[in-house]
Parts: sequence; structure tokens; C-alpha cells
Amino acid sequence: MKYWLMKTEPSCYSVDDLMRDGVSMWDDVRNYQARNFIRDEMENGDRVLFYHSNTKPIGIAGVAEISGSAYSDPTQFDSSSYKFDDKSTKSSPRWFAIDVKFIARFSEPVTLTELKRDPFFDDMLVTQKGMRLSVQPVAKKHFIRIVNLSNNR
DNA sequence: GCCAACGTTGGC
DNA sequence: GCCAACGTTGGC
Repeated sequence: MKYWLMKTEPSCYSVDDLMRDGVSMWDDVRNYQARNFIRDEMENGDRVLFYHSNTKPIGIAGVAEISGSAYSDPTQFDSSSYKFDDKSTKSSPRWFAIDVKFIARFSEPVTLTELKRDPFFDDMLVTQKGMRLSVQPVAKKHFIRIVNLSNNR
């Protein structure tokens, strides 16, 4: 099983939305590196740290699970969507989506500030300066420690 | 709201 | 294939 971190702005889609929905399509990814993780590496049952960006507090707000495997992102073919991509074709789609299933909502987020303060997380991607990648692989040890941090509050 | 860091585009 | 210009991300 692999571990991931996926970023979202809670004003757009939050962990509370996922808790309500149960399962949600993770679409609108328009970055090739993130696309490759979704399309090529994510597998059913992989665990996800659900990260809130551009908010207060910034941090990991809960845990989710990959459900199924990647499929063509429908928003790329929707000319009314701001994510419409006229260079993508149905026979060879450029962008992919995947379903994400709710597992847990942290009572309080494990904040980015906390992670940056703790040397244990020095080699975690999300604590690196300038790291904008919205879908990132996460080491098992980091995943476990973050879940424990939340459980021990 | 600012802006540094990063990714993409397109002219050459 | 280089790289300047531009657009976006996302912490602060």
C-alpha cells in the first residue's frame, strides 16, 4: 500500500465536504507530475493525507483512501469548464481523475507549522520550501506519525 | 494582498 | 532545444 498527500483549498472542497459525500471525484488536476501519480501509481486502497491549503490553519485535515483506479477527467472535455482543454482528445486523454473515499476527519488539523518545527518531517515533501505539487507521495513513517499526532490530542 | 518559486508556452 | 515571458500556486 502506498501513501499520498493531496492538497485542496477548503473554500473549494474541504474534508467536511468529503465526510458528507463519502466518496468524491478528485478532478481538475492540471499538472503533469501530479497527473502521473494519479494515472500510473495510485491504487485502490492507498491512503491519503487530506491537506488544506490557502486557509487557516494550513495543514492535514483528515485521512482518505483511493477508491478504484484513475479514469479520464471529464472536465477536460467540458467547454463550459474553466478546466476545459481543447488539446485533449477522448481517444488519448491528457488529464485523469480518481475517486477518493472518506476515512477520518481530524478534530484539529495537524498544521504545516507543526510539521516544519519537527525535524522528523524535515525530509517530507510538503515541508520543503517552494513545493507546490498538489499530489505528493508520502513516506509510511510520516503518514503514521501524523495520524498518531492527531490521535494523541 | 504580496510575491517567490515553479511550470508552461511559444518565438527563435 | 533554449530561454524569456507569462500564468499559477500557495505560504506568509
